[in-house]
Amino acid sequence: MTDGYEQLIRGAGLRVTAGRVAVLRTLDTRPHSDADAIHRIVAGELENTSIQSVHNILGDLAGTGLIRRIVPAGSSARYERRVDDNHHHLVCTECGAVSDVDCVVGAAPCLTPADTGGFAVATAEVTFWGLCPRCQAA
Amino acid sequence: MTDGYEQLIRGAGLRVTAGRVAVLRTLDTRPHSDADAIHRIVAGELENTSIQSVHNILGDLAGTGLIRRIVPAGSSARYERRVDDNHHHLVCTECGAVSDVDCVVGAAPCLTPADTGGFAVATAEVTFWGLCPRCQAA
DNA sequence: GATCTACTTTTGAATGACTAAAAACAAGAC
DNA sequence: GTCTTGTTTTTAGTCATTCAAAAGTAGATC
Repeated sequence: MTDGYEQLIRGAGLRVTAGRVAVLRTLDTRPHSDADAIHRIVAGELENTSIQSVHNILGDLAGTGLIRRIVPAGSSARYERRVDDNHHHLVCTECGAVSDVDCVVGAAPCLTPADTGGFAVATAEVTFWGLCPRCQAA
Repeated sequence: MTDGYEQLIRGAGLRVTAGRVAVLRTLDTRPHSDADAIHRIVAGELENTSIQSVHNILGDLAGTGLIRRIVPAGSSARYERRVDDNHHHLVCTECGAVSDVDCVVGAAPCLTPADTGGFAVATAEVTFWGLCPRCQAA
């Protein structure tokens, strides 16, 4: 069974390795995980996988656009498989939990600032800060 | 001459110190500076100021809302004095330069996601990524 | 199916931004 | 001027991430 991951990786011009497949699979079940969390999960099935390798793999996958890297202020880098669908993030100011939000006003209003100050704008990123349900209860 | 900084700091419930005034003044002339850049400038007028003190001061000022801390993915924390005016940022993917943009569509359309997923949203942050004029030329 | 080479992972070490803790110091209330 | 408590200094230490060299392996080629 190829899982589809093989073709995905190969399509990105990368070699298919057990580590890369495991990282992609992990991100499907646990989106917004950081390198350390991914490493713990991957290490469960692939004994000798080092945290450095995970960083390496995440860098490669992000470099080819297979995954997206998000870095909420105050926490370490998170990764996710949802790419190119213009969704944004809710981040808990208390515990750092991350949740997806689909783009607010239809297409992408936020994607075109009035005055770009000469910048050639490529992408826009929206982060909402607040308290997650669990932290509100506490 | 009080510069106005004194009242500002005191009003935030903090003691007025040379370091804090110097940091605020620096951020007025060089918005979006990181701790290291601020330290270099402040150290010019206050010999014995350590980088740790600058981090400390920045933490205190940000904690009381006198300055804002922004952390573009891939670079270290930047600080600015503009606060509470709902403006956003343009960040150069090449050199990391940061520039201000006023909120796009009137008030704050981006501030209210359609589905908050149970989060109690407090603020929204928009970051535009692209090439700054200088890097476009290169 | 065996071989070879460039790409990957491993291993081990280093970096850089930031935080922590204790001691020295100073703002500002009295 | 004195005293108290908030700040800064000094010195360490942490953490996520990056770097470099050696070992290993995917997969193209024979």
